Amino acid sequence: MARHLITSAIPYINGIKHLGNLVGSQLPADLFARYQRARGNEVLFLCSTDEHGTPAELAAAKADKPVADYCAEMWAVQAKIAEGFRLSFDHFGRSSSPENHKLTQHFAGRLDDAGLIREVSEKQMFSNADGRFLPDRYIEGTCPNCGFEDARGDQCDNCTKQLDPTDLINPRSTISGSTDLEERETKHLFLCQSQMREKLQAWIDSKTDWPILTTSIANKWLNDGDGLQDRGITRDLDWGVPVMKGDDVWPGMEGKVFYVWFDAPIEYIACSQEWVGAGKGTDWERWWRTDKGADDVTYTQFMGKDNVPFHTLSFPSTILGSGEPWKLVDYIKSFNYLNYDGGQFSTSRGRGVFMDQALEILPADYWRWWLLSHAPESSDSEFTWENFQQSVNKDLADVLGNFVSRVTKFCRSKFGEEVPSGGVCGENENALIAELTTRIRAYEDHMAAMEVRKSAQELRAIWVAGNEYLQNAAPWSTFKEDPETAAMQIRLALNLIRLYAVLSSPFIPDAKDALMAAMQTTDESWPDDVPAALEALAPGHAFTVPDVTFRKITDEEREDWQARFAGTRD
RNA sequence: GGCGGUAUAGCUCAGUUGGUUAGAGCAGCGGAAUCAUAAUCCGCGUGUCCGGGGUUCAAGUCCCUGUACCGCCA
Repeated sequence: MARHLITSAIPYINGIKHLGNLVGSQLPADLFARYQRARGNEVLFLCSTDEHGTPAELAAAKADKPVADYCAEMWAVQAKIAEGFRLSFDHFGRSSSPENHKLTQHFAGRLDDAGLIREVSEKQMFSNADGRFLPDRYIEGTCPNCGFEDARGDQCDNCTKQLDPTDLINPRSTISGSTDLEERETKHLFLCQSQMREKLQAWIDSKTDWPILTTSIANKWLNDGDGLQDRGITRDLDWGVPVMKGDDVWPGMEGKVFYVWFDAPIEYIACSQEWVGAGKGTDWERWWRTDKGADDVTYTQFMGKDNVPFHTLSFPSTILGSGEPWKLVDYIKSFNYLNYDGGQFSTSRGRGVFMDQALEILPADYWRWWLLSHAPESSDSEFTWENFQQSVNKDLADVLGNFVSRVTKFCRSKFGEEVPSGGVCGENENALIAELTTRIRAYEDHMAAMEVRKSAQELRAIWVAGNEYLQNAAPWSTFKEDPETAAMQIRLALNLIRLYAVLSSPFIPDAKDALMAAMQTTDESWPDDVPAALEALAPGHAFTVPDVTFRKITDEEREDWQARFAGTRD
């Protein structure tokens, strides 16, 4: 039995994520986790919220709540929505957990011992009114280049010139609006990634089977300009992991916290400790420590392309630099962006469909199927309501749902609500079994390779094969002359329903439950042997005719949603 | 500005290391069937593979260049 450690990029805490975020990491990770479990492999699937940093502080301030309370509330909201989408995390943790604090401080100490941390003194803008240092993008002022009045401290949105906050004319804090800013000296810790460059390059070069998107982004950072740069891993903030060297104070770093991107990936590990702490597991080290049983673990990470540099370079620097036998990632599956109706999904502008809204209008399976079958793997892809309606109606309602309906209802009317007996298989049946065997093996290969779209395509073809078979076998005609043969045909078709439920479960888990319940079986065994799998429901086995498995999306609904989600969210 | 990605049928997308007449699903058209959520099945695709150059016996596939869209710039 293979062992799979699977993590999804951890979503930021300050709000509800949109469908683009979902399809870029959590959803495909869930697909893979569910598939590996269905194959009988041991899986630990982890995700958390990413809670530290300025945006969380600001969101909390806007909500007029202490940041810790705000994060706790938002964690609960995100956890509930994740459940709504049937994301099957073994644990949904929090980067603000005590476990992550301790582990982050531990890694920092190890990196310092290894000579991979250096102190850098730099000047940064301090806002007297806000009583804090301001990150570049929280300072605005007039662009010295084009005169644009709302240029950000890092770049002018008007002329696109890159700026330093000190360049701005009449700089002001975007938090308070105050212009009472001054430059102050502050000390920060930098992770010496540049020292790790060759090691990282060799590691990336060895990953010849990774998506091009992943390796090309990594190589860009490794080789662009002067090569991989050292990176500040501390900030002058209150909300975060206090800078400590292991369990000891770090002289000169009092009152500072680690940068969110330093502690966030470490949460992958800490999450497994939280998992144990929550009583869901007993041993996290056998997943993470190659000296303690994790040497046979396959570790796969899922993320959007914006997260790739941190997972290919920063986090591996932390892991490798620690000098300890931590499990390093084996495969990084990265995704492009999903666009929304001709533009981008945007959290900050509230554009697109957000996870909570999606669940308000349709069950999770609809979204799961469309998003996964259109996952932006090779390039950015596009969500339109017309496409969504057409795909979902055709694939789920017409091809799969109607198959279930026609088979169960026909059986009920001719043989009653139990699997009929009699008849022997012939040419049609053998051809179907041959086709299914070929297709199921292809489906397995695509799923194992995390080829999401191709998997969906193959699964759909498997559903279509059932309709083709029915059309060829035509039990409604056979029944008139030869009820025995019709019984055999319909027995096979009823077994196809169970087979489809099992095969489809990674994509549409609720439908799987509904179909298994209708077939009155709990046999979810994978069809390693297709002929045997098609005899799982024996003659005499009782079943019920399920309610409509997937209702269709009407034109009125589509138009309604199109209008409702055309603007931006408050 | 720098860097990266993308550009293939009306739509959403496949096209492996360059190799015969460029494919799938949807939509559209025609037919069959009537068990079913008017659901299914079969048949039908000449599309300057973004433009222009080049390498090659051979390029959607490699190189150069132009254009458009998108993203990133910690």
